[in-house]
Amino acid sequence: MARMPTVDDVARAAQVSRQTVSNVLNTPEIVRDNTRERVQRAIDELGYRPNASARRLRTRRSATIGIRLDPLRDGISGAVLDRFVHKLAEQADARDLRVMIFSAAGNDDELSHIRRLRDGSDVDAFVLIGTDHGDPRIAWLVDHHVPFVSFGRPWGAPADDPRHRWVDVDGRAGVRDAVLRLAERGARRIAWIGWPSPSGTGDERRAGWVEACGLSESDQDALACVTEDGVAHGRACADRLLALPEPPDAIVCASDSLALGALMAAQAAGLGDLPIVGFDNTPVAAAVGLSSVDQPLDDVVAAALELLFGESGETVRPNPDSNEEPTHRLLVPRLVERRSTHLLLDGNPGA
Amino acid sequence: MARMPTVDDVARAAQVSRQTVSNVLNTPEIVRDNTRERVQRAIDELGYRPNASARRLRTRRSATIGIRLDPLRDGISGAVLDRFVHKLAEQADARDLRVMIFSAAGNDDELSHIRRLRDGSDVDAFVLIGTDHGDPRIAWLVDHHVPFVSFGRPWGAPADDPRHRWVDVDGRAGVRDAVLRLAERGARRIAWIGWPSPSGTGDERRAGWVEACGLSESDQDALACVTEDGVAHGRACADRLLALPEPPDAIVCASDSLALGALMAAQAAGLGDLPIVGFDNTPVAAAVGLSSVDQPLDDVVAAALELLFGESGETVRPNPDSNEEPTHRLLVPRLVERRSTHLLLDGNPGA
DNA sequence: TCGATCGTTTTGATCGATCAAATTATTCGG
DNA sequence: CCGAATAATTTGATCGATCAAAACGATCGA
Repeated sequence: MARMPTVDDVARAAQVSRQTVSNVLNTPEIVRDNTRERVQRAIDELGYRPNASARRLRTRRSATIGIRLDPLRDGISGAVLDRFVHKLAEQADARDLRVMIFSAAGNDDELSHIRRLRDGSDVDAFVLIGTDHGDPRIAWLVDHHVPFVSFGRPWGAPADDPRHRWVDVDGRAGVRDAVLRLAERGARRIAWIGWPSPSGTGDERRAGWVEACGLSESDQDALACVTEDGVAHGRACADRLLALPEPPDAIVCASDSLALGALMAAQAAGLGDLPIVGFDNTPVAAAVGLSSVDQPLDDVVAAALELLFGESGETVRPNPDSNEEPTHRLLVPRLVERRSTHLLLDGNPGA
Repeated sequence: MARMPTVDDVARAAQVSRQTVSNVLNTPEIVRDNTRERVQRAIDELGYRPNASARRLRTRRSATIGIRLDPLRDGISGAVLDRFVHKLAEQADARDLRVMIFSAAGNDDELSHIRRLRDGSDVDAFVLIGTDHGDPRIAWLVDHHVPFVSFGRPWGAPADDPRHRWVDVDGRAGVRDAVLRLAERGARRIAWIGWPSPSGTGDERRAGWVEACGLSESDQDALACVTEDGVAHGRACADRLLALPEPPDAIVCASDSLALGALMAAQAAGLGDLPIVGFDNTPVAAAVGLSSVDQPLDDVVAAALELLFGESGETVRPNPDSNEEPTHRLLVPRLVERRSTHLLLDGNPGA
């Protein structure tokens, strides 16, 4: 295969110096029109493309974002992260950024990958997805001045540390709206199926239910079911709830996996019309007609990139250390209603 | 942030020359034990990491694989590709390879990305997923000597062109086995829900059904239903099949999406025990207890990497042009049986 | 003891771009 | 029409590694 043309080749062809070619590429506004056109023509004719490695070596920027792909767990809820990665690839592309993925077994492993990718100047900045209580990664990244943004709040730590840029979705508001909507449609005993505490995301979503369900404390205790994520677990919980002396007339779940399980339990119990709401609006929810709280992933990704790179651009903004510019963003989800909540209207009051 | 140490820093600390440090890293066997240990100690103490960009510039290798993430379609079947990408990240990691993702709107767009990434020496080799009939990408890649491997056969082109390395799963065998299994359990009229022709993958899977279903041509026509992929489409097809004067006593589908739709149709028709088999063994299938043909993605990824990089190593093997070494691999899927095919045993013969 | 041979280490050049500073061309007020 | 200020372009150095070839040192047979 023929050698790729370099700046020098272009320079020779256009009768200018290397630097002028470089300028046409990077700061075209300082090159005279006449010259710029001539150079551009040479570039096109030769099919020149800048060598990314050389540029990176010199500029110490890679215009590349790193993101970890977890070993998939459930596969249904995990789909959110996949969707996130897709969106990230799309929007990064639009900004002329590259996205590099890596997999890691645990947090320590992830950090060692991050270190390797960064020290090798392979990657400029990282996106973390899914933050935990007292997530050790965040402290490490902040301490080591690694530019990053997380999709997920710093649970258990002050949320306004400017050195930690984050984007998140207000799950509490999302669940609250869902509950209110169900109430509006006639539901009185709305149950909750969620994850064990402490779970940042899970506790927050549950809080939305507590806030809006209008149940007494003892009823809350009776109608809240805590379990690991997963369809089977959701089903078991729902079975238990439906067997209560005063069963719920609607169920809100912390995830679509749980909700799908609940849906199956309801159908098995002959309660095919029990309104159920999930969370994440995964493709499965759409497929089976399950209402679900939808996270605005497009906006999440856009916000994440903006926090890292600014309005438009491919250069990472330095790690902020003061609150001059906002360093986090909380977005509002929205309920997507499908058959599972419309049933109340179809002449089949669930209670 | 302090400057990262370079080979020179290490060399100075270990009282050797840069090249010796480089040798310790790349060809340790030619360095004397004594020296190697001393250098290694210096590397550890300084926390030295080779700069990937510099290395790439010099060696003209990036040790990076590129892969396109489609804008997601269905989301259920698309999950296979996501799983593939995960596995790829994991196994690439084990070989010290990096994976870069990009998104593209269409085939042309994908090619222009590939060109950019390759000409910039960002990426050494590409993985294509999902090949179509007369896929234009393949001809282009072969013509331009871009190293690549595809997950998917060259439908409509000779499959043994050594310049096209590919891995695929024998969908025909997978479906055949599923059909035989259903027959073994007593099913006589096994229906097929699949995609419109020509579709490489789809036609192949259907061929498996034709081969094993043991139906007359006219019965085949009656019991085969063709539709786009998607849960709703699957459901519509199944509704039609179940309304036949002689309805099927089992259904095999070209995808889990279709199968999920079929499952819903069966349940709605009070045929909760109708055996249904999907394809791809997605998380959803597992969640709802749907039997499905599972593609051995671990093996697929391993084979893809092996075709590109050899037994072990991070250097792309040159584009082969003769058949000295095998350049493709066809793997066998396996049926994962769940409730939906066991029902025949549970005392509810479907026929 | 000398030169040939082998294994080990070092030196100089290079990959392809950008940075910083120097140089040349142009504009403009007086 | 001149010199200062500004715009446009060029030159030399550099990023951090590896390649290719040269230099070095030890071993060994003649």
